Amino acid sequence: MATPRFDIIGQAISDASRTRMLCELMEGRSFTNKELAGAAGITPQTATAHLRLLQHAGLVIAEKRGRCVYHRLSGPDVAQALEQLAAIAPADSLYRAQRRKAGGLAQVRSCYDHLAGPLAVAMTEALMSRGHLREKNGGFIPHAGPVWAQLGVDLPERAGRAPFARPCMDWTERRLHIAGPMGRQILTRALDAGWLHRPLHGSMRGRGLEVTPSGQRALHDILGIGAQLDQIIVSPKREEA
Amino acid sequence: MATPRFDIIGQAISDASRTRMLCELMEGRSFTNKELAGAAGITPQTATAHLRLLQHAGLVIAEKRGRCVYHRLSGPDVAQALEQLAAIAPADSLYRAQRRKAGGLAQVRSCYDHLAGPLAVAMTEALMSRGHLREKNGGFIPHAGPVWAQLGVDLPERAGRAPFARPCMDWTERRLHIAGPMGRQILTRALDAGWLHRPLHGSMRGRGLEVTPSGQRALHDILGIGAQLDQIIVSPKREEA
DNA sequence: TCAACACTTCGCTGCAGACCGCAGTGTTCT
DNA sequence: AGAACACTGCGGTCTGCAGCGAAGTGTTGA
Repeated sequence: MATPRFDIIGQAISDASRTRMLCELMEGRSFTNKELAGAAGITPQTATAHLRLLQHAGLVIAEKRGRCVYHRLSGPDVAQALEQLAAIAPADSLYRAQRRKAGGLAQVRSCYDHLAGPLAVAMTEALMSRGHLREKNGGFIPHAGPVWAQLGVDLPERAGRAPFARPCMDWTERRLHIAGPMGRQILTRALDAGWLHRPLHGSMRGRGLEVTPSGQRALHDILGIGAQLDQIIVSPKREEA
Repeated sequence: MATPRFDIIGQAISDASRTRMLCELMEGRSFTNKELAGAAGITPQTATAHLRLLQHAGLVIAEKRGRCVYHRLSGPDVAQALEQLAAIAPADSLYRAQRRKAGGLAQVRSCYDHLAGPLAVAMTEALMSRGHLREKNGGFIPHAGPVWAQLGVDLPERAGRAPFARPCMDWTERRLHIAGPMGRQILTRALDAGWLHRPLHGSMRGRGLEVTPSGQRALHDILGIGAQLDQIIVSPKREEA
């Protein structure tokens, strides 16, 4: 008694099916019961039970709209805690490399409300190497300049209590990328400007993002990312049954 | 497949007994099998199984010394991730208030390698209100001054990549306190100077810390913490069966 | 009004694992 | 050498729960 109840949340994320659901939800969008059931490879009635559990643990929120029920993560703090957790290497860190090779996780993807994966890391490091961004005491500090407007970022006049550009550890790269309001603004711009889009057509569900030709140009012009992109965009056509 | 294995770590922390063990270990010290079994209210052979599981998940490390086996958290990142997790309010946030009332968790305690609980929060906020410390972009930035030497803190000449004073969310207070190297140095000073000590004599196991009279003087002289201390030190004599 | 659909509830089976008693191994101290 | 001690391994019981099929409720559209 009288201890923090890790176990409630732990129990909620202790199941592989629920983990798969949470991974879908980490994108930040809402999903229906059926979609999540499909993603986890289980029947809707089993998914219902899982989702009720996740809801009771405070990790997800359900919203009824017509005959559909949309589920989403209950907040950014949940996504952040899960990222943090995923960054801990479980005994054999082989699994990380395997996953990347398998291509099961998109190279370019969104993480709750910001961009993640190798592209996000490359962008962050380009910004730092070009002097637009500096890391200090565990926070990112931007230097005013025209890049930010190009990236759709509206710099605040003075730093508030809430971090504007929060460093976020990517658990495949184990390197930092930008989260927080700045991360959200960059993702918004990238989608609005057509630099990235969600491929809803191809493989079953549209996990991950694609860089469009105009996106490649923009990234090259603004951040000088060219060679890295080639490595990132090698589309993993290999689909294991 | 091909998803981050939350479930491995989740499964590791999904049990109430393991949660209790982890809470002990969050102090940052090493504990034997028997001690942890006692803390969790289970027999040593059951504890063995639990600890092997935690070890396999990469959360704890075992070290054999003589006929004893000492277990400890495998690193600060584990402690940080667990804190992050505990800060998520699980549905009914009543449980947090209850726990504080019950006094099951010490008001003054260490969290892995730094000070936590109401005292740590009060110290942090005193430092900020007195202008010694500033929060910016999710990091703490210290202003040079004599306070730091008094607190045993050796300020680095220039900020490195690793944050010197990392903000850490206290999950009982839901307010920030100081972790990272600075937090470690402050705790070290507090113990070395006899401001705090671990009461090994009293209730079964010495969870938590006690503020000594000299510690009260020091906190008053250096940070002006007086009234807050009275609220913090109301020793919870109530021991429920 | 009826069919199609999304989701939930219920009842059931099967498996994982938490827990302990008992016995065994290795270490320390007398 | 022998006793005390810390821990581990094994077998057993019992609870919890993931999973599905079948049936039920509420919503949408023809």
